[in-house]
Amino acid sequence: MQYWLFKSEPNTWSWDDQVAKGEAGEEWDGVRNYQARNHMRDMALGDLGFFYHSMKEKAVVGIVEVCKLCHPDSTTDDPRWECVDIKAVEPVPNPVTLDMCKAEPKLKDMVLVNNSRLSVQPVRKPEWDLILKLGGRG
DNA sequence: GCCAACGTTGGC
DNA sequence: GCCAACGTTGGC
Repeated sequence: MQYWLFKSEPNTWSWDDQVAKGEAGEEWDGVRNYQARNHMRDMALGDLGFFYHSMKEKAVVGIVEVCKLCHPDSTTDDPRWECVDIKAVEPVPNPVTLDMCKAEPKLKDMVLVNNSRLSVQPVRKPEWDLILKLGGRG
């Protein structure tokens, strides 16, 4: 079991949009970055991830689960780009903001804190647990 | 809205 | 294969 973080600009695809898809889930399409794609290739069914809103909100707002393994991205004919499908699991009661992560010494090595541009990131277990706790799910 | 950081592209 | 130019992302 591995943990991940999916970043989205809420005007493009928000947590509410994700929740609206329900159990069926939705492709995490549109990724055009090799690092992010490689992370998706590493994902297994049942892996969990944080759903992060970038830009205005800058906070972890929900928890998602990988429900379909990496497959070609249906939004392009370019065979280089692939993506997984994810479904919403549950919201994070108290969204964990980027500021909170930066203020927490234990999270100083988080990818989110150090490489804000990577849209799909791995999250270490201790980081996962701590953010769950900060978010009111610990 | 600005701009720094980063990744990708394309010319050489 | 290098590197300058460009486009995009996302924090501020």
